[in-house]
Amino acid sequence: MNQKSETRKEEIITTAAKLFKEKGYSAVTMRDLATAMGIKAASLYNHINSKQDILNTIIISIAEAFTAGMETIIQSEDSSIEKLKQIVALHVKITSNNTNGMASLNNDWMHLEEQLDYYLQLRNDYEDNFQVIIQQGIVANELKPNNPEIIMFSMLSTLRSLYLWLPKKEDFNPADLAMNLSEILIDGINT
Amino acid sequence: MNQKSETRKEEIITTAAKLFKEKGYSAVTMRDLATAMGIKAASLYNHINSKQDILNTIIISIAEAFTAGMETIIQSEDSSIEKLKQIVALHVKITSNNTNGMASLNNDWMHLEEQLDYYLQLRNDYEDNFQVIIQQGIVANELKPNNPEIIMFSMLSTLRSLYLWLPKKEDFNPADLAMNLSEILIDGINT
DNA sequence: GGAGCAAACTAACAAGTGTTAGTTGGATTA
DNA sequence: TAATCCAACTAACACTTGTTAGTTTGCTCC
Repeated sequence: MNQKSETRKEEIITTAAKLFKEKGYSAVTMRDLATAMGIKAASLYNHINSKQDILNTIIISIAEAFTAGMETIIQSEDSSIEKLKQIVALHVKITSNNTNGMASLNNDWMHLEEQLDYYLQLRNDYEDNFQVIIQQGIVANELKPNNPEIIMFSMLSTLRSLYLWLPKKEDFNPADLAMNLSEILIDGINT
Repeated sequence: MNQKSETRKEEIITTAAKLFKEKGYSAVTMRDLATAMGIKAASLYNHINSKQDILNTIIISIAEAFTAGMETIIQSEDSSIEKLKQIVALHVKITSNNTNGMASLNNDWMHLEEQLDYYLQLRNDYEDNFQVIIQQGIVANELKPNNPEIIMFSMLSTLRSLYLWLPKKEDFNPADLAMNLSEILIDGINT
């Protein structure tokens, strides 16, 4: 539990996230992870409790970051469009901080066990809040009266896929990308 | 190779696709698949060659459908915006025909082995064609001069996520959904 | 120099993996 | 009726899985 051990544990989790992104949680073995760390599989257990625990840690910490970010956005007095831009920025920020972890959150959440219900609750709350913002935007005549679910689906799909693109586009800084994306998602692409 | 055997083989592949969607390729065992079919694992091998082969069949057939669809779109004389709408419709159509297979294509393509290179080639060609259409739209002043890669990323992310949403939205018919989506993706959401 | 400890190791485990071989029963065909 | 065949079965295989137990190594601090 001291400083050194925490650091080593974090190294393992970071490495695991990278492998999970490449092949998915189920296809990565503890021996794969150990090899990537330069040690033997059994040695991993000096630092972590189980494979399952690694996944929990990766996913739940990110999910809670999204929840906290959404909380802040919802409580602001900004317009709906402004809030949507803040959501875009939130996704860009969290994703650029932890690209590999985002892959696990997107693709391996169903392999959570004890924490699955908690995760689903966070996700549902997030999507509910997202949709309320869109509905308020429609009521306030900031947004076209399109189906709110389809709007959210479209935006969220793009934002959730960011983890695939950010690593390839290191020439974009997060702020620029967030602005660009907001423009495309909100204003559309046609002239 | 007769009619009955083909049908049974297709049943297995369909069932496999469903399981692969729920837990991912690596987490589904041949015993899981057999149980879902109501038979024993060994019996599966009367119909299929290997687990790997099932994945190949699922993914490659869809990837080729996309390639064929894109070929048709590219050869048309329509405007760029019209072509983009056709791409949206193509995704909606293929996805609604095989929601489960789309999950494998999106999430388990990296577990292809002999066919991995072929798949990647199809995907790259598809994305190249997609981007050319966008660039032509910008040159022709149909589209705002946004970064073509970001535009494609945004559209493609949404379209690739359709497999997650279509099953929940059976009240939308494909044609309506394609129209709605085109509007949001092309015209944006603000007033 | 010896106690304490973090972090690696070897060896082993029970359970689960994809797959093969050979067999059986019931329908179809000659 | 006899021969063929499909599609299921049981049994077994070699290997891989996550994990535990117990041991060793080298560092830090009194």
